[in-house]
Amino acid sequence: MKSIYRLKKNSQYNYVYKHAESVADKNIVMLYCKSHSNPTKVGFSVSKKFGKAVRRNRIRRQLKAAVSSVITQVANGYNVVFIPRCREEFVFDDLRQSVVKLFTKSGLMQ
RNA sequence: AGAGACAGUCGGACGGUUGCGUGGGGCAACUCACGAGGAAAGUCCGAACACCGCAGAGCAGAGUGCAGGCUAACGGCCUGUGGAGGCGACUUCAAGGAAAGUGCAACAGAAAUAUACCGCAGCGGCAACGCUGUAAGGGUGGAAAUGCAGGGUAAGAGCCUACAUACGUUUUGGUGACAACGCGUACAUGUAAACCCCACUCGGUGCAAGAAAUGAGAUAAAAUGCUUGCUCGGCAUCUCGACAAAUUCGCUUGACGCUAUCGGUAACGAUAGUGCUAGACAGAUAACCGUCUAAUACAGAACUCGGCUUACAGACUGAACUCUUGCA
RNA sequence: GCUACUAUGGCUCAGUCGGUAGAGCACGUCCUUGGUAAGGACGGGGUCACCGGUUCAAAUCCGGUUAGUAGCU
Repeated sequence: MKSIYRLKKNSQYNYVYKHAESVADKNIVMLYCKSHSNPTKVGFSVSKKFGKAVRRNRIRRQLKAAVSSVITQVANGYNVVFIPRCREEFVFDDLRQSVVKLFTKSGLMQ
């Protein structure tokens, strides 16, 4: 995923947390809000409940790969934050399906 | 054959599709190279480096504590000494001072740093008991005058002797810790990871340190500031300033790794050759498959090194290592 | 990344310069009342987060581990 799609500043995250609407299923919570950024920007947040750094990194990477496969089909002008829900293990296909599901549910899919 | 002890190594490899970070090439499309660990972890020590209008003195405070060596330095490492453990190979120890002083030692016990309860013996007394001597025996306790044997005695006692133990000391050996032999003494317990004494070390803060460029602005006060406390001394008087946001440097060639030779018991050092091996800033090193295989452990860099501590599936190596059993 | 601190009964806390762990609330039984509350009496409940060390003796002193909290950013 290229760096233009990424959410970078702490303040941007805070803005999303304050003003966002949320969609969720059993795997992921997705927060999104409108912004002026032209390609839609995406951020990830994995909490310390998931375990130590290796495990959190793996979950973040899987999520990142799932999102980057569909990022080109998403409408412009949004900031999005993904938060995975507490699980033992994630299967990549499940993650990908729920990402697609959440995008269509929130109406961001073109 | 079984059971151990010591010192180390590795801790996945290859291929496909789609991607990410840094650097190089290219106008661009694109392409080439490299891309987590032995602990990257804990942040427990030590440095390097940077800043604090030079860090000066004293007190306070903190740390270390057998000897010699190694190291940039260390609370680290090596080799020894002494104690403890093991049949042994070997392991392990915050291992200075209790005769400088102070504190503490509950309960039990007659008595806890000082003592006579029972007992033993002598004297007095009809007796009950009293006075005196005594630490061999009793019970208490973690700790009660050195343990045991013989002599000695009214009963006893290092009071005397042999052996042992502890301390001091002459000589000899060793750089030294210390050891051996001889001589003398028996000086009333433990605790310093209680205060303390002695010797040595320590200014503070940490890359979110800081530097540069751009620079909206604020301030003109006699006191304020100078980065753990207090006192003295010294210095400065123009500076402050990135705030929910932003750039470049610091940033990776280093007390570096590997190989060989030499010196050293070793830690380590010297010389020669050779290699360049992450450098991000919401933070790359991945996602999905296939083959091999025993391949599944613990675990993810954020300024950098040297250690320590903690976690760890499995695989393997070395030195004529040790013990037990069997056979020759 | 850096720096401090905490862990004691079901809950909130004392005890922290060593000597066998307490208070309040809660819980149980009894008294009191026509009954309940309040009040009174008695009682139960703790490997002092975990693992080692120093000491005769550790909640306390020293080292390590695990959770959690706060601050800088």
